[in-house]
Amino acid sequence: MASGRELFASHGPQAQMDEIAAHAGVGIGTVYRHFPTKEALLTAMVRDRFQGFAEIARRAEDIADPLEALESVMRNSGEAVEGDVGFQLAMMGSDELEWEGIEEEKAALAEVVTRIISRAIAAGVVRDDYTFEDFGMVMCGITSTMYYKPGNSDWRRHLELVLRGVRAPAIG
Amino acid sequence: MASGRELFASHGPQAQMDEIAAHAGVGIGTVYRHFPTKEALLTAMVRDRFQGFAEIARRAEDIADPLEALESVMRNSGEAVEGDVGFQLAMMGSDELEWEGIEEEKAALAEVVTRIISRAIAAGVVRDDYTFEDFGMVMCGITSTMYYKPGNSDWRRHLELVLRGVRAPAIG
DNA sequence: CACAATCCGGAGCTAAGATTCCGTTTGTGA
DNA sequence: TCACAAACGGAATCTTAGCTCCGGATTGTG
Repeated sequence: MASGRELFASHGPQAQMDEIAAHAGVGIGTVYRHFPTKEALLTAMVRDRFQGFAEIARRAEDIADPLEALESVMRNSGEAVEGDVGFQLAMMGSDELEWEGIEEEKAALAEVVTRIISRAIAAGVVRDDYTFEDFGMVMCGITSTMYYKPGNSDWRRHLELVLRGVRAPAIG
Repeated sequence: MASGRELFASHGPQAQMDEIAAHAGVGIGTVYRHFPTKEALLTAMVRDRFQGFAEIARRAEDIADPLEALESVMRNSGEAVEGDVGFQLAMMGSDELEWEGIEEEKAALAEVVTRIISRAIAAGVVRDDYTFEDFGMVMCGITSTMYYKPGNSDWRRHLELVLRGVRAPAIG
């Protein structure tokens, strides 16, 4: 139910099943007919967001400049994540939830991003030991800024700071 | 009750009152005689951690080299935070909890850290627009690495990445 | 040693929220 | 129009965890 997406976006996993049902304009029972359990629903939501990230990354591949491509992924992911708790949790991979059946989407994302990183390294514009794990870690950190201090946009500055640390020393 | 500290360290706020009581070797009632509510207990715990941070910062002030002093605060805070969910939450300032009566401790920390940052800026070793808010934001991000991917120490690399972004361009 | 006064322990109360279940409604074929 | 099946709604149930409260234990006093 795409309708529940919104609620997940605004309230995250503490959204209650009755709220979700009400928001979707259906009864609780109906929700449970689609998702056997709340966790299943959340997993579906997170899977959805991961596909969103992958889409963002894929679009960035069209950018010619290697550094700009990488920065674009990071910036646009940040934009997408802003104000969407669902995206935030997907990004941080909160262990509060037991994401299962997400591996596939995650792998797809990893593939695209790794390609973009490789290109940037080959062009000598980022430190040559930058990895997808670094990417995830750093994005997790930036996301946490939004998650724990909602409503301000300092995360852009955080990203800027981090990007300076990621670029190749020569660029400094 | 210093004894509850440990539990808070390992389980964070989801620690249950009965567990806490059992761990401290007392009854639930006794716990409630010291802290009227769970939140009060958590607040006390977080206040405690903040004092820990302040202590770390104060020690760093003795370091002569301005850059090393700042990096020391960040690194040592990271070390302290590692493996202590209580510290982690204090650092991230999770809005899951309503920290009140922490302002004082926070202000004390801010004062010391700001002093250290000013010194580093004056020495020209970090970007001249670096602020205490940046410090908090960045540490929050690094902490999230520990919190959401417990058990690995990639956070050190995260810190390294960020530090490179924080240092003055000339140092790059 | 008897008697308060105080402190302690933990069973049980209550609220919140996930999940189940069944009577009702809606849709389809004859 | 009627019989039957599939989908729905939401009240009732179950579970978890914070919190209250009273009987019993402990400590202090004359």
